[in-house]
Order: sequence, then C-alpha cells, then structure tokens
Amino acid sequence: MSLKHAILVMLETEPGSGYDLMRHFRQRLGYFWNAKHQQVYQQLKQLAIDGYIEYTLEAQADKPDKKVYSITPAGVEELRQWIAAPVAPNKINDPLLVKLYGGHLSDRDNLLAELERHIDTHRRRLQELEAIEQTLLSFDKAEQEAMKYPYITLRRGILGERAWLDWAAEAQQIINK
Amino acid sequence: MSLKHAILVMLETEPGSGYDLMRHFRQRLGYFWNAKHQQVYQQLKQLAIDGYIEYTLEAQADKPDKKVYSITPAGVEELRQWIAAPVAPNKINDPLLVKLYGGHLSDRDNLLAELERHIDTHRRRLQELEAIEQTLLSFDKAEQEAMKYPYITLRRGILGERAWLDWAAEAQQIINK
DNA sequence: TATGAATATGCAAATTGTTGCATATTAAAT
DNA sequence: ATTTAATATGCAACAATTTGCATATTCATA
Repeated sequence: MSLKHAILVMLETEPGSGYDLMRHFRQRLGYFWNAKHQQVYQQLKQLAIDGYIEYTLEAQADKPDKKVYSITPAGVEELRQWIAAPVAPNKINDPLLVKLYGGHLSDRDNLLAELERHIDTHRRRLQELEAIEQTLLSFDKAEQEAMKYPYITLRRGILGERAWLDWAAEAQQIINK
Repeated sequence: MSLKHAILVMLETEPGSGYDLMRHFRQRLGYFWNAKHQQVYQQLKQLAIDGYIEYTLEAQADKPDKKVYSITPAGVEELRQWIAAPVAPNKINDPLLVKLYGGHLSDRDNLLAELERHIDTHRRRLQELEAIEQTLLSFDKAEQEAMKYPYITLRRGILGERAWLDWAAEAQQIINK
C-alpha cells in the first residue's frame, strides 16, 4: 500500500489539508497517483493516529474550516525507509485494452467513438503537463535543482501521454483499415 | 470491476482453465491486465454461478485434472454490452514515481540501483512483446485480420514499454547530473 | 432568489484485491 | 532418493478501494 506514502511524500514537500491533497492528485499527480477523497481522509486519520503526521485546525473567513496536516519526524523516517526499500513494478489493469481485445464483438463506430473520448482526455492531460513543465523551466537554476525529482516524474507523465497518443493514432488506422 | 470482463474476453477467444488464464495474464496480457490466481479462481466460480460461463472436468494423464471453462451465450451477451458501454480512463497508481518524487530523501546510488532493476524488467517485457509481434507478423493475411484487435493491444504494450525505457534513460541522466 | 460549483470533511456498507495457508500430481534435476 | 519446478485448485482472513449517503459554507450565475 503506497497511498500512505504518496500522502507522506506530498506533506513532506508542503503541509496541507485533505482537500489540498485531493487537488494535487487530480490536477498534478494524476499521471502517477489517484485516490478518492474518502480514502484520503481515512488515511490522514490513520496516519495521525500512527504519529506520522499531525494537524492544526484552521478557521477561514470565506471557506469552511480545514485541518492542515504536516509530517512529523517519525513520518519522514518512515518515508525515508520506504523509499530506500525496493518496490515491485507498477501493476497495470486497463479496461480500455480489454475492450479493444474483444473489439470484434462491437462495431467500428462504437470503438472509434470510445477511442476518441479517451484521446480527448489524454490530449488535455498532456497539455496540462506541458504547461506545468513550461512553468518549471522558467524557474532559476537553484529552484530547478530543488524540483529535480518531481521534474523526473513530470517527464514520465509527458512521455507517457505522448506515447499513449501515438498508439491511439495507430489504433485508429488499424481499426479503419 | 473488469477482471470479470477480462476473463470473459479471453474465454470468448478460446476455452481454458483458471491456470490457463493465469498463464495468459502473466505471459501475454501482463501489460494490460494483472491478477492473482486466487482472484481468478474466485471469479470463475462466480461467473459460473451467474451463468456467464460453464465448465467440464478434464482428466489428464500426466497432470492434475482441470476444469475447462467456456463462455455461454449469456456471457457473450454480457461482454458485448460491456464493450459497447463507455469506460473510464485507466487509473494509474505507480509507487516508483512516488519514490522518485521524494528522491531527495534517498541517495543517488540507491535510486539508480532501483531504476536499474525496473529497467531490466521492462526490457525483458519489451523483448517478449516484440517476439510475439514477430510471430503475429509471420501469419498470413486472414489470420492477421482475425488477430487485428489483439494486435492493437499488443502495440500498446510495445509502444508503452519503449516510452517507459526512453523515460528511464532520461531519468538516469537527470539523477546523475 | 434559487441553483449549481467549489470548498471542506466524514461514516458505513459493499466490493475488490492481497496474503497466508493448504493440497495433490508429475517431470526433471541433483 | 530427494528436492525443485510446473501444473492445478481452493478457503479464510485481512487490507484496500469504491459507492452511497450526509452535512455545511460561500461565491457566482441564471
């Protein structure tokens, strides 16, 4: 289970609320981590019980109150150890490919429409990631050095999305052929 | 839940046992579907109860007996409907990227060693997929046409692995820099 | 002035997936 | 002769994830 560590690694960068973390997952880290808000709030609760994080309540003038979590030294140590240990390669379960594998049971137009919907999503995603990259590249040397590791993961997102789109174009051609 | 449909789509191509399906997942479809044997056997049981598949017991001279499952008309219909309905884009949770995101908490050698391990896995995977592709390309026109949709998913595997390796090479450079 | 979107958090139930344990046969290797 | 690998299936407990429900505020829009 690494939702726990995904949360810790984000809080290690910067304290934040469950809602902040969710925004991060949705808007920035979606290409490598996804979770529902219920799961995030549950984990935050548990991580606080385990002493890996702690929180302060913050009243806000214009918005509902929020719990701002930050990582504890015990949390940093836990994270450090997890990062040092080997991890199994990422498990992939992709329903779209299951569908395409059985494409002969559907009709061409349906498959192409479905593919088109997915292409839209991935195109938007790629644009977002490239925009983030442009921002990072506008930073000065010191800031870029500080963002080195997140940048590596961002590149994975970008190369991954481009490869996905290249494949989708191939897939369209084969289906139409 | 699409493990159910991943199993149905395989049985629609060809009847097989739980063990056969597992071999498929491990050796051929690992780039788009993964499952443990316990889960596969459970699902097979449930799918049989639901009437989507049925089985015959086959005694084998040299090996333990096996249950050979095949899809029923109800199963094909269920699969057809599932394929026709839109599906949400694939959810990605990649622990390796979580690790790299927090790379500043580890040391360079550890990160590079970890990356090397993953590169080995992906390289092997790519070679296997390219070998399968060569086999498919040696088939005659009619057979290739019949394998059109599985071939599209195979291409996803190949392009995906190549992109992964390209990224890994970039990552090594950035870490070493 | 209602309606929806964004912010903010959470419980409970159900489903899905993993881990640990268990068994039995045959072929090949040591 | 014994061990290991491959074949073949399964239960039970536990962990992780999803779905459904629930609440409350503020801002912008219709």
